[in-house]
Amino acid sequence: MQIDNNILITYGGYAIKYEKEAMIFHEGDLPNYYYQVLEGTIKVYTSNAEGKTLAQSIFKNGDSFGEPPILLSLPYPNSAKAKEESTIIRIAREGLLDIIRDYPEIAQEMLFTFAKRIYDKSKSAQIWVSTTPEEKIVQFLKNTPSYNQETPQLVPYTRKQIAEFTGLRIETVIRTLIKMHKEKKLNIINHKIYY
Amino acid sequence: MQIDNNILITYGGYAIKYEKEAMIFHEGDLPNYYYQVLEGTIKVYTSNAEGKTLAQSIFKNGDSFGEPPILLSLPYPNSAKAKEESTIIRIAREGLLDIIRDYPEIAQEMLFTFAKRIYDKSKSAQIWVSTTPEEKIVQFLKNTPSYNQETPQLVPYTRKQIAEFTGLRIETVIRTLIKMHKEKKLNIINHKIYY
DNA sequence: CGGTTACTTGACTAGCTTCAAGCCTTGTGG
DNA sequence: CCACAAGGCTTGAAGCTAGTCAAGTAACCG
Repeated sequence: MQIDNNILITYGGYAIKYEKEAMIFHEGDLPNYYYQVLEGTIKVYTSNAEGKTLAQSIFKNGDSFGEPPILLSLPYPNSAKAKEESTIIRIAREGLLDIIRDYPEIAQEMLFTFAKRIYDKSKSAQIWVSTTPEEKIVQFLKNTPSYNQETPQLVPYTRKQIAEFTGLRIETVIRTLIKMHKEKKLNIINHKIYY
Repeated sequence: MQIDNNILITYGGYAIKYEKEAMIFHEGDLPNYYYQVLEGTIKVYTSNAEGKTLAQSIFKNGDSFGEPPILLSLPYPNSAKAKEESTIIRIAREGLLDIIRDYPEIAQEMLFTFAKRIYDKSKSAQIWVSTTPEEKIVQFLKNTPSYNQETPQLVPYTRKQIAEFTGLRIETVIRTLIKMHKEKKLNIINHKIYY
């Protein structure tokens, strides 16, 4: 989902810079803005009382995030933070609704973006039916865009990130990856993972 | 999401009856139709190789389901089956796209339905960060519509269903509910659960 | 070069899953 | 109205294994 920056600015949008690790919104907050990444990396995640976190999505240049709560005017079900120094354009709810009203093609694009997001979340449910760590990791990797059997690819995630997406502990991820490497299900060269 | 039945029929939709336990589509199938429940109960779920299943959603009268794959023309990420004898209106992809084109208010309603569905899926991520069975069950119950602290409510799910939604084994659900009952966190009267 | 973050390894343990067996409840048909 | 079947619920015992804790090592960044 990407709304043209000029349209956003015309309807009252403006850019904001976030430092690395800065919070954009917290679980439970009431939403005020539509957000679109101009530059940087945003992580949306859920955390529980003990501080354990589960990564839900990563958003980069051009991606919008947090649209469902702003459209529905419901408290955020998750939190968002900048993973690196990032610039984000934000616009108030009214401005977003005006844009949707004035530009049917943007509303349509948003519909398809939402469809894709539901689709991806449904697919990642495979992670939660999986009983073994190996299966969870495989399911997670299958859902990454660069995954295909043709040529070996560098896995673009750290072990910690894999742990955050699959709900496993980092030690379990490490041990499982080593086991899979021994069983020749993937390759580890110089700490880097290839599939 | 609900499209007026007359509109569906005008654009080529028609009703189909499914017996109890009949499959509507399977994970991996290419989608051909938009489905809307006229009567009955449809379960959408994911299953893994060992036959363990994870319930993703229940759809009833008026609800549509399986829209993201049909819009995106991507293989179903999950399966759907009738939990009881059900009647469903279905319509081919072209008809659905025509309706979206001809009725902007339906496209708009679909946008908000999708937003709600993403929202609910994001919330249910709380189940997957939870480390203990009790926490998972509590998070699941919190996401049920009838949940509120005001008056005690009958939990409208069987233990087996709670297990299917939380990814726990039924024995674990039973033991956890009994423990919670002893700790007065909920009530069990005659096998029925109240919160 | 120093600090931070990621990665690794080993030992131990809690507690969920599994297996097995039986009880309870509900709906159906004769 | 009763008997039976099917599915849901319950319990106990045992085993596995992912999580936890601790103590490092290795890579990366400014």
